[in-house]
Amino acid sequence: MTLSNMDFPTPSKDADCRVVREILDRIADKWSLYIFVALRDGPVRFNELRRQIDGISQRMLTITLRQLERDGLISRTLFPTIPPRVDYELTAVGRTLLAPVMALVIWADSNRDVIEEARQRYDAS
Amino acid sequence: MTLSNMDFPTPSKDADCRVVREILDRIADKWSLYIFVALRDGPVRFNELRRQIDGISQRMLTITLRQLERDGLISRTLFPTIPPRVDYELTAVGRTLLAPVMALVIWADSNRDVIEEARQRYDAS
DNA sequence: AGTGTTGGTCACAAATTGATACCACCCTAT
DNA sequence: ATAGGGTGGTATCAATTTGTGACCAACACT
Repeated sequence: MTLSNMDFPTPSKDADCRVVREILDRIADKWSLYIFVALRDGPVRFNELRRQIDGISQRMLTITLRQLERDGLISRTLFPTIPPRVDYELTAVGRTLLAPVMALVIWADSNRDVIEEARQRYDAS
Repeated sequence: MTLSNMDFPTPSKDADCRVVREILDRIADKWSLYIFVALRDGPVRFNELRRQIDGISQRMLTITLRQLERDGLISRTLFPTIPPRVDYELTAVGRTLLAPVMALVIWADSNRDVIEEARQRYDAS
């Protein structure tokens, strides 16, 4: 009970907490992070995203992009050419999320050796 | 091709890239983030974690804690009392990850209204 | 005429996660 | 004495999520 009211910053209401959870679950899902990284330098088309994000299926790319669009973090622009062209781009709000996301990516990159060693130690014992 | 070599910071080798992906996948999975937040003020026992992290199953808590322990981000201390007591705590490395993680949490908290509105706009159209 | 590109959707299979039961051990209240 | 609860798990099976491959229309290139 001592910490249950302090789990998250200013959880004045349960509803707020639930929304924060929903947002974090979206950011921290399997693919959103990589979409953010791929979009950090400007608009990218659908199939270019698919090529950049290794292992993502067309299905999950579509679904994840739709969810991020719904949250107002990325925008979708359809150019009705033949063949069609669809650009995805970070919105102003989305760009403010880029700093924390890149901080995570940079942390992961800086600590890969440390973590690799920890894994080998754990697996050896 | 222009960006494929710059997807992540200093991706000097494919192997490095793969490790960074593995680390990010661990951090950004469904529960790790919340375990980090719960452990930010010091050691917490297993069942206290379970109570703090709403919705997590005992199974996923065990599995996620093991993975984080394997990566050297948290430590597990067993006190052989009756009933047994197991403390989980962030390691020194784990604590360095706390800053980027909390930046994400704070971002999510600060932007919940903006995102809620974006969702309503999207769902209405 | 065949092959490839675009950005999707759909149905089904595979992988991941959740729910429930169970375990040994003790403490407390009845 | 016995029923119920807490400790930190594991095992099994169901439910949910994700991946796989096929298919689409409209064109360009060969």
